[in-house]
Amino acid sequence: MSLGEQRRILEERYPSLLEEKGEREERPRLPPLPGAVEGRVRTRFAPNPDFVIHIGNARPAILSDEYAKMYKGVLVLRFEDTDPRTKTPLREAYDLIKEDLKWLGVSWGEEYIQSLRLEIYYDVARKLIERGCAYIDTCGEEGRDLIRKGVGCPTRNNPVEWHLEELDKMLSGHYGEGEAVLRVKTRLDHPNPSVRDWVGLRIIDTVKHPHPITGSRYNVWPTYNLAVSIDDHMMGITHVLRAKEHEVNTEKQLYVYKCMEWDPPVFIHFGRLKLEGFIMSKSHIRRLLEENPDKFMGYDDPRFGTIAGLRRRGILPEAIRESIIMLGVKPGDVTLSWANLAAVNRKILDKMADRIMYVGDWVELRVDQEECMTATIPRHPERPGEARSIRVCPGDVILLNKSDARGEVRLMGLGNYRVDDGRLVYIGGGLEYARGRRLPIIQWVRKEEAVKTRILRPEGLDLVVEEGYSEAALRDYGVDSRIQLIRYGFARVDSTGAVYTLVYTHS
RNA sequence: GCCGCGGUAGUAUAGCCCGGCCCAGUAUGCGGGCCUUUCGAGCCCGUGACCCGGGUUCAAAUCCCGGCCGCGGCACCA
Repeated sequence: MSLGEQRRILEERYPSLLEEKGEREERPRLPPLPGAVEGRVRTRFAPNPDFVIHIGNARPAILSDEYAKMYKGVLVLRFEDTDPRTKTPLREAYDLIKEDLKWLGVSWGEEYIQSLRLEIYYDVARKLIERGCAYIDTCGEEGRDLIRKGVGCPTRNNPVEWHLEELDKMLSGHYGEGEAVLRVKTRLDHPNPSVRDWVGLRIIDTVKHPHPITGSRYNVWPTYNLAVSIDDHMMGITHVLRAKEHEVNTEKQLYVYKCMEWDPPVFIHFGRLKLEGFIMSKSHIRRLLEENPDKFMGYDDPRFGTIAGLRRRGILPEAIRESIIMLGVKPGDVTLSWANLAAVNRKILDKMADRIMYVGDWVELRVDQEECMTATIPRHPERPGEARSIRVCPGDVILLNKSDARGEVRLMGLGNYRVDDGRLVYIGGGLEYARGRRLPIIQWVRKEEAVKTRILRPEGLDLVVEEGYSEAALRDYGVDSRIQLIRYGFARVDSTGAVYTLVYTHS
């Protein structure tokens, strides 16, 4: 018997059972975390501060945060800024990322910056050498070829003391970029050449490539895999949630755990997240910004899938969180469709966004009626008490959408009119008349008090600009307010002034 | 090319580990109705899917084999 059938029978015979269950709406939940113990879970979010984060990066942040909260554990925030050369960290990014995380409702209990922990990595490197698990390769460029061939630099077999001395030489600046590296020993016949004796420490000339936090103080930098395995252990991380591009890294990092006799955390890898219709890649966004400085508004342009861009678009943090939790943690790639994100967002927005009348492709009509009338319109259907009044007198000019300006219509809150040769002729009859005749109930703007309004609507890589007029009540809303333009859609106030600029969120 | 991971309605996801309760659930989209001073929200009804081919089994979305397609990795990046 299908669920539907069971339900139908229940409804027929035992309706009270269903009522008691109470179909109350719940936030989506995550599946249980393998091996998690309440109060003991420690997760981490480890961004590279070379740019702001996008919704794809936000996924591990939100999942890690959600799981930490679910099990009353701790989320650790760790900036992974150990490459001043090719992924040079951005000074501002550290704070921008923290802002985005706070906005998303992600809360962390501890915070670390890897570039401030280099001595720790040097210490463990020394221990790895002492335990025979790492060595210094001074073969330079040739060392890589040897590894690829499955042989390795001859120094691999030198005594431990030699390597310890060489490490000190590296640290004291004896070697230049590329002349010496510390490698972590693995099988030399590993099918993936990048795993074979992977590099743990390398030299980066910070005079040429200064680091935004430590300047030119250090010239030996750990690779991702060395720093991460050490930190995850020292920070007591129990569960690592990261994208599947890290699967091979997990394999590499396990060599450190094994050598140091540390218990590895539980690793969970999930597929990549794409947001339909948005540009996500950091490098792509950077390039667009450099090549078209006039076309885009910055990293927070509403056409970008950055957290800042989505925020500017009018997407709420709850909507992002909920959508990401709904997507879950499966290994395949996922595409978050805009329709879905918008639907979740709309549900939340609808309860809070005040209603404003806006007219886009307008036409001017003169009112033809006996006396002044006042429209009182609630700002929100669920809060009828909060209303604004608009007084319309004979001879006033009213703006309507061109497509609405024909036949008989009801101007919302005001009255019924007939559009007749450039005029709006009052025909009376009240709301009952309008309903009975199924007149369109439309929004309108009194020209006298109209607020010039510019709407920016992202459409793929384009930003469609539409100009129109809003009712005076728009002036009550400041930057960042979310409103609903009646019969048009939701929007976020982007700037105020003589002209109001709104970013169109979705219908 | 080599390693690894996936393929459920238009879209996204549940179920797959431990085969039957799945003629496949949910959300969104789409169509219709009710309600409502919005073409919004809410409520109700409808629509529509297990990549293909074999095999195992009384029974397969679930297990096995092959194919096709997609994604990830193959750095002194993270």
